Amino acid sequence: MPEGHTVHRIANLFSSLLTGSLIRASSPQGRFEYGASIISGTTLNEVEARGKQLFLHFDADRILRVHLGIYGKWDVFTFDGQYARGGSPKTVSLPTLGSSTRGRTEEKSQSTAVPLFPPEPKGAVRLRLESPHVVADLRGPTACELQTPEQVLEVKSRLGPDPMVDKGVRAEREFLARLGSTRRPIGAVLMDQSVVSGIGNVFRAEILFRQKISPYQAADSLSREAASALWKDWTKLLAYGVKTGVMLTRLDLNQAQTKKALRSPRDRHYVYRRQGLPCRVCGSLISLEMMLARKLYFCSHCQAEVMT
DNA sequence: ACACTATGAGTAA
DNA sequence: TACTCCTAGTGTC
Repeated sequence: MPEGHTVHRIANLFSSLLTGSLIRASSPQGRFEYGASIISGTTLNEVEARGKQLFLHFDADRILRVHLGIYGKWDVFTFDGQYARGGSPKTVSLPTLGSSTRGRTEEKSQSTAVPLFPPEPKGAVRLRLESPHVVADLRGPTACELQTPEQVLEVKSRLGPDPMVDKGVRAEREFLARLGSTRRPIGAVLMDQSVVSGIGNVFRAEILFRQKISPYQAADSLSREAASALWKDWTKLLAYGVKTGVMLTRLDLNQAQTKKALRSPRDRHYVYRRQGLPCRVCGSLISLEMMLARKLYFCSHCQAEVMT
């Protein structure tokens, strides 16, 4: 699920659950053993999300950079289940033996004396972070590495604005400037993290549909108003995603339909993964083409290219 | 058992 | 443009 909203949610969750704690780190899978040993036993001071990048600041300027890539994932388990409700990402409560079985979400009841918390790592867990009541398992990341503050600055310097971090008109102006300085198609430019941080394949398709912009439109041919609306729409969608954990991008739903869409992925989008199906606005069939080796979904009728 | 897919991005050519 | 890396779920034989 990793587009920008996911990373901010993880950062928020870690901030409330793990910052200020002494962390035990390990690599059950074995591929990050050395790195884990460096941060294990130190305090997590700050968690920072920027676009799809996550930075965990430990003592002594040790910074863990994590990028989930296409299928990386964090699984978070809490001891008391306090965070199991309310849509926290993948949070599960696991009772210990002898406590009530109510609320049990994993593990069948056991008659052995094995504690159910912390849970056994399942599959290829690259990194496990633990405090006494919290376990966070990382699997399949594109990047999981320790960095110096200088290296972190270098990474950040290559990132475009993130509306959750860079508030106000300066960030928008930055975005407008970067759009105006490239003739590449807007569908490619929105995926470029040095132009704007956090947009991925789902948000790219959906934002362009919502704004009625052809993905093939040259970025520098967009009007200032259109570009500004694009930024504001991304800001809005991102904030909603961070709040709910769901990429719900439709504007045409009433309250009951929204509730349904929150549960069923197929109802959440205008164009993403809807190739060959009728456009929800005009009824013509949704197109699927490849752009930069990624699947690009759009409605060629609603999103007609404007010649300039 | 094997093939294919996915919300990403770096590198080589 | 193609290949590479990372994991797990789904679909097909």
